[in-house]
Amino acid sequence: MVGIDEVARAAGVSTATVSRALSGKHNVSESTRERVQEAAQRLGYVVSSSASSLASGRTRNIGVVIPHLDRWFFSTLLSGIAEEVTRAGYDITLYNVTPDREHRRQVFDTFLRRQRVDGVIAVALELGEHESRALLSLGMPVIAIGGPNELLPTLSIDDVGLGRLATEHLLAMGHLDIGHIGADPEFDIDFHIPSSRRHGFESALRAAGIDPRPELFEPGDFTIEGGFRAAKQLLGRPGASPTAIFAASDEMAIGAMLAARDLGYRVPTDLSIAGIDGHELGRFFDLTTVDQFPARQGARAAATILHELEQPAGSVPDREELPYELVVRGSTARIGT
Amino acid sequence: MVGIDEVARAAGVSTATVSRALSGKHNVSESTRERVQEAAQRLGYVVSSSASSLASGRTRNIGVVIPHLDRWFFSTLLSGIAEEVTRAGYDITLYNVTPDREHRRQVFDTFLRRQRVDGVIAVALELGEHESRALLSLGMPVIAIGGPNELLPTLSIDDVGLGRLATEHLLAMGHLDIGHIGADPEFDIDFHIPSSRRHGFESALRAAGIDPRPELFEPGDFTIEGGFRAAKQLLGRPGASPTAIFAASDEMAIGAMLAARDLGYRVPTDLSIAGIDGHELGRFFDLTTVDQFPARQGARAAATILHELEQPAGSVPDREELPYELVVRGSTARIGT
DNA sequence: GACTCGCATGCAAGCGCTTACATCGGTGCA
DNA sequence: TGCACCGATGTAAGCGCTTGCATGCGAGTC
Repeated sequence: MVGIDEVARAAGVSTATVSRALSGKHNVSESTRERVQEAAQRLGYVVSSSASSLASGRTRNIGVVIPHLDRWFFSTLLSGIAEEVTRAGYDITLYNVTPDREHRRQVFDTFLRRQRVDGVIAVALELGEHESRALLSLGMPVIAIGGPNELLPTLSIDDVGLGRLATEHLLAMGHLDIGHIGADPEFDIDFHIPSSRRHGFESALRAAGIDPRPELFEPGDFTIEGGFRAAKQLLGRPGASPTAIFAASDEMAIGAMLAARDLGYRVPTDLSIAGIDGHELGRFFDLTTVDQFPARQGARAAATILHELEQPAGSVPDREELPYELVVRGSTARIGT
Repeated sequence: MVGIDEVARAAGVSTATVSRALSGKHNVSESTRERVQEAAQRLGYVVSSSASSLASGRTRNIGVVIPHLDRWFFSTLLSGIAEEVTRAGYDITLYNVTPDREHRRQVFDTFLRRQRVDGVIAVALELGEHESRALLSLGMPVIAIGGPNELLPTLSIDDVGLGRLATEHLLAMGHLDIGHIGADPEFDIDFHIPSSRRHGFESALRAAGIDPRPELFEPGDFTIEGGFRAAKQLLGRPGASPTAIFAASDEMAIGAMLAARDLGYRVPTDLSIAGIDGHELGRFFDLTTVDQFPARQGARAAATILHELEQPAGSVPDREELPYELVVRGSTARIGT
């Protein structure tokens, strides 16, 4: 493995100059820089990240703490982070926290403290106070996606607003009997996301002068299968007979569409269905949804961290709200159409 | 940030002993080890990875080169890698290669050479000779998932066998007119996976004395939507009339199921459908498939690399075949049932 | 022409660990 | 009792860079 002094010798300068030339410092003459770059290129020299990190204290590496890699929302978000981070020439190291308490503690108390990263993005994790403080005490830029978190800078989305918007859309289409598929109580996704969405749903109903009916609620587990089961339950329940269903995620909404079809409902003629997420399958199923742009959430978090790293002056804004958008497709229609 | 000498002082030993005690070397007395661990714990000491790496030459970090993060197969595989790697106390750094040639070159020629990782797993990438050699020249354990690759140790699956197995299942159910949804020519997944599966399909047919009929083939893009479109095409084509369809991926198979339903076919009564992958949605759609266990593929690759790192004696086996398994569910049935 | 200033460059001291080698007791054995 | 040996520990030399400070040199100033 060729080292910096070999390059220095080849270029006829000192290692200090090589270092400066290669890392784009401004106090190197153009001709020297070219000579050094040429030599480095020719010798196939690449700076050793550990040596560089040790000496400079910077790793050019971002840590991403994430609870799932194989679920659409998370992998899409991660993809957004990766693109942004890579563009800036940083690497990503992944901290996949599992439900295992002990392992999770290790991640926060040990792994993240090994000084392997310059900043941390915590994705959709309910962080305990100990964990939040652990992140804070890292002494580096940190951002959480999907708060709220009192202690950390947070990029969060207004889940109440999300639920309200979807519901208002259905109300605007004339629906009065709207079913809701929300969270299984035991469902462990954090942040009360499901209950916030449900609040949005109920507040929209109330604002329209409608009292939420308990028999029009059914919990699901945020998968297609869960939505399918919940919809069957909801639609089969005597006295429920909704004309529309709002599911707290697109996957559940798709499950609901399939269930409705199964039961002989035509969507949207007999039953309108709306979801939340902007799932890639939504287009195919022609699903009305509230898109929350997960890839952009990731990109935005990454950009914020990177900006903070390059310009330590401007600190991470404490609380930022993420945009969302109603996407009306063919799964919802005016009642009686 | 507390350093090793602080711990040494607190425990009343030298830094060398702290280092040995904390990294589990065997030549430290039990009592000393305990004292050191206690001191480290109390002071919140965590070894700096850059200093440790620089001194020891080991990073406890595995690089994963992967073309997509947001597709089911890849994220599932990554998840398998992550679990295994994390268990061993290693970190993962992600190299998300994009179609951009220049960026891709950078990954192989620069990023991977920064000595940030101890080993590399290259996932489902068609590696050019230059790239393979670049990996080889890293001087560390490397493994490719999804070969074949002449130059690198490879974990690969017999795609021909996969296609053959699915087809033989349909043949065993009495089907003679079997449609196939394979690759869009422009589809860029590497390795000729689709054409291998098609070969398997055709060779199974021939072995059964059936000549493949070109009108029973239709390309798709490996998404649900693509499978949907392809199936509509296939089923609507005059003179085709298959009694079964074998799709080269589960997502396409699911699309085909939905298309079939749309067209009034009952699955499996009128039309049997089989896929490949073991996609999580397969269970819900009751899809017969050939499971290729992507999470296990990842875990296996990770285990191989880790083993190689811990026991440099046994080198990575050059070529390993991955297991697969027919999973018969309700989307296929005997013809005429 | 002497002096200041600024820029390009070199020198060398670390960054915070790991580990080869030296040291030091203690044990077992003759 | 003396010697060889072994395990536990300390000493100190790096690992391969970055960067503060010193140096030298040419240009600008009066």
